[in-house]
Amino acid sequence: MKQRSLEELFDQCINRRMIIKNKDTLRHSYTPDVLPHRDKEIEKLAFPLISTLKGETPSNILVYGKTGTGKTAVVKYVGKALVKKVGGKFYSRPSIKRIKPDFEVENHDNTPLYFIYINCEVVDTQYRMLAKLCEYLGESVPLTGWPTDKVYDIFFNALDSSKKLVVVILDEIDKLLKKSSEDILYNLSRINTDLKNAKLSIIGISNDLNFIEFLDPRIKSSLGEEEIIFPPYDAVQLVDILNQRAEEAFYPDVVGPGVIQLCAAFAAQEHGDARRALDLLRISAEIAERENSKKIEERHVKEAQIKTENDRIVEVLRTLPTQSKIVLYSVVLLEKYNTSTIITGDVYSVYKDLCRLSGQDILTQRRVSDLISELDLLGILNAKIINKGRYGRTKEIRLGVPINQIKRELEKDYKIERISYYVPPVQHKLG
DNA sequence: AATCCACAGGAAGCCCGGGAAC
DNA sequence: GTTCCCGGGCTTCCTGTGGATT
Repeated sequence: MKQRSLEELFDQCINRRMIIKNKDTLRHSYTPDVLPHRDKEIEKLAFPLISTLKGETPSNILVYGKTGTGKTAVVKYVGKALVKKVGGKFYSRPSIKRIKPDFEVENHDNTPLYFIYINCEVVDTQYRMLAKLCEYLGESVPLTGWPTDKVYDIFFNALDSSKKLVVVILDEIDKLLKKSSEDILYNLSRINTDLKNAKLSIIGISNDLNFIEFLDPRIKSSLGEEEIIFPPYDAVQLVDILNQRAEEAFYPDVVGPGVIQLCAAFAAQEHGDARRALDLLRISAEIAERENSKKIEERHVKEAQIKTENDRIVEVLRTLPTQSKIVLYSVVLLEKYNTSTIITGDVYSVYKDLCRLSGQDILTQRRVSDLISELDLLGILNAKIINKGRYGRTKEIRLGVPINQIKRELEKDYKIERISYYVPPVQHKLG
């Protein structure tokens, strides 16, 4: 019995018409050989770097743009291209054991070029940053313990030991500012004045357009010598990008009509996020493959769109703090048992009851009001400020997601499940 | 015109946990 | 280890709001 069904399964797998040839090319970590609609940005980025190689003092570059506009891809692309051209090393994947470059090219008689890619979300303090840079330059520094200035000295000496140009790419540089002081940026940005042989250039990548406003003016001027802004892709440009990736990722003739356009349209609605578009295409393909379809069709894309949106909601609901869950559950119960519109005061009184029943602390109305605003921001609630004249000013609250989905997810939490019998008292409608 | 409801939402400060610095 | 500092969650106190009501 078992044997046979397994055999059938194998047969199915082998005979199944495959759609995806190479899934990696649909992942956002993948850097393609061609970056459509980014010629201008590539040029702007490459120009200052090339002039540095000719001996001019390097200028630092700041790159802005929303998620999925190709910032990281373009920077890496230019870096790799330059290293290939003039020789040097390109580091982007720090392995724990031993750091080795993604690739290196023997340099000719030029100044050797080092690209070091660091994601500031992971490397988020001055010490870690310096330690990481030391590692890349071949010096070993313990993860903790040494004074920061000693690590800085080691880094400085390793850097200045020979003639070279080091380009440090700081991705998500805005995270650095939030988590630690901006000292590291200050030190790095003025290091060139002390260097005898080597030169250092910083490329900062930021999602936050206001990032620079919060900087110390001295850092601001040196870091933002060149600024490149990446505009979001429009739907037409997204189509080009998807077409190019689809060609590498899929077998021929498996993409149905309108599929690419639909993926692009969905993603364009969300500020032209190419990453989102690629995710949609990949998930559509997976859905199509799973149901043994020969082609990816528009309905697969629609299904993928719903699926990703649902996954997001489920994840958000699951990870909500208990207090927010109780607030949200209060709204759910009011929606279920109450016919009139729901306002903050109603929610708060139900919330207090639920807290008492479940033994949770009761927060102030002020705080609950903030929690409601947060839920609004997440799109789970819709809260609109309304004026009811004599009867005050408040928020009119509605659910932003089907009630049953919220109820089901919340009740998976036993703290909510055990108070789910509660029925809010009937409201006396005024007017 | 003045009043007043039922909150919104800003400001300041407390408490606490965790990580950096010493 | 201890101390220091920071940020997040939270409270307290407060001022502001716009139209129905007086």
